[in-house]
Amino acid sequence: MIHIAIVDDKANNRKIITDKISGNRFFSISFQAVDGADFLEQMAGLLPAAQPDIVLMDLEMPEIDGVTAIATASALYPAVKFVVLTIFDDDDKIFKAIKAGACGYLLKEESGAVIADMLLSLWEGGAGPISPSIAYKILQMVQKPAVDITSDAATNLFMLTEREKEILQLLSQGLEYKEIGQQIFISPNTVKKHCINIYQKLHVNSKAQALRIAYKKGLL
Amino acid sequence: MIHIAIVDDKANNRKIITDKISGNRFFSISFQAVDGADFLEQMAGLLPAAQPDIVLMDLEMPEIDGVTAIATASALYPAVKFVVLTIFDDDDKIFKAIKAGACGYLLKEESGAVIADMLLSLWEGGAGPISPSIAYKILQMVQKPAVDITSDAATNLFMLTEREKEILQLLSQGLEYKEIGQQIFISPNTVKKHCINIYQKLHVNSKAQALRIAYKKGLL
DNA sequence: AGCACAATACTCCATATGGATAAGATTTAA
DNA sequence: TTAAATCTTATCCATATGGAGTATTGTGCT
Repeated sequence: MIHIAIVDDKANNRKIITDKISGNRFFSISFQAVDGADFLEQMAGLLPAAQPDIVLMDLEMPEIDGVTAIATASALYPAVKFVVLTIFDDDDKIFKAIKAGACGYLLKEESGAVIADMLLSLWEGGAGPISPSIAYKILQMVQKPAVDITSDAATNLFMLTEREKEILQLLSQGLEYKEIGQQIFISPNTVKKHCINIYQKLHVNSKAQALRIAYKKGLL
Repeated sequence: MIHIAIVDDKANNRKIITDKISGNRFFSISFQAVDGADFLEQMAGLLPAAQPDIVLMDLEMPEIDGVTAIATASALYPAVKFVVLTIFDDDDKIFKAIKAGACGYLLKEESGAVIADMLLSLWEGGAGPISPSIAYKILQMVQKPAVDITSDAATNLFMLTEREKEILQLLSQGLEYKEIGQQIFISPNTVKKHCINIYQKLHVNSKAQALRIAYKKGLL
């Protein structure tokens, strides 16, 4: 049994997706979320054994968009597969989602049978599920790698301020609050405040988790 | 003034090196160490401002060999340049040292003037100092990248046991002691004990520092 | 002038972490 | 069959960390 989570802000879309895949006896709906923030919170509350196998993620959502949610969650939950399931096939978003850690990119217009087949093959260790029209765009992107990956996926993805990135950099060197404070001439209290702000932006709650995301996503 | 640290287990070698470079007015000897463990301890006791600019490291040493020392220290002190200075030009050791973070590889047979020139150019932002006979070997290695980096530099470098590597893996996911204990069905006390053992083997004293080394050296 | 935001700094508090130390169980090597 | 590692569990203790507040300052934007 493959456990699926669905993240989409529109209730109608969630129902359509649910109907499409619940007809297949190999799938079961693990949980649903209305946006990236909701998804991350629900994941944080789950025991590892209760985590979904595959997450179907829309990109256009309030609060936290799908790309950011995938970037965060793919670092925190390496065993979980993330598949983008959206209406649009925007070049930029495809690229960002793949960089963020998505292993598939499906269009909602695909039939339930096609989606089910692709999810099954993904779970059986096959290739990531990609709609034909998406595959062609990815081919084009690889042929002319013009996009600046560092500024997109890394620098701007988490909206960290310069000071916060500086703190994160020092954190990664294994320094404590007081040591960081001495390095950049601020109070250790302030360092701590920056750290907590960083954690909130990254949707984590510890140094190790923040560093994991930073390393995985190339911030460091 | 460029501050140099010298790490060599034989007092005679240290004297020879000291004589070779102390004749140049641009260099000053920061400190000397008799093996990797001694070096790491002395570094840990230094304020950042007192750290050497360049470390000349022998490879054949008791306690902790040069490759391990470079691997650990290059992760902990990213600003410090490490140059291997040895008698032998063994392929395997060259590869391991470069992977570990050495930015240069000099043979002791080089004259003091040559060594001084190369260290100066390194400090001025130039290329890493490499003896001609070493350069040729590196060229050959790049042409046929056959060596297995994971087993050499990563798996065996730190002598971590299987259990300890497993713990480190879980640590990197941002889990706490109790969470790790639940995952692998041992007491959180035991997890903590493993962590402390890991720290001692890596010559660090915090989660963040251990993870930094693990990430940098490809253990994760 | 008013507003939002970043950076700074502080307090209180519960929990997590690292160090030191001890010790029994198991496995592996000599 | 000792001896050496490894894995396991535990306690005591000092310090570090993370969360939730509050508040001041400066900067840029409207």
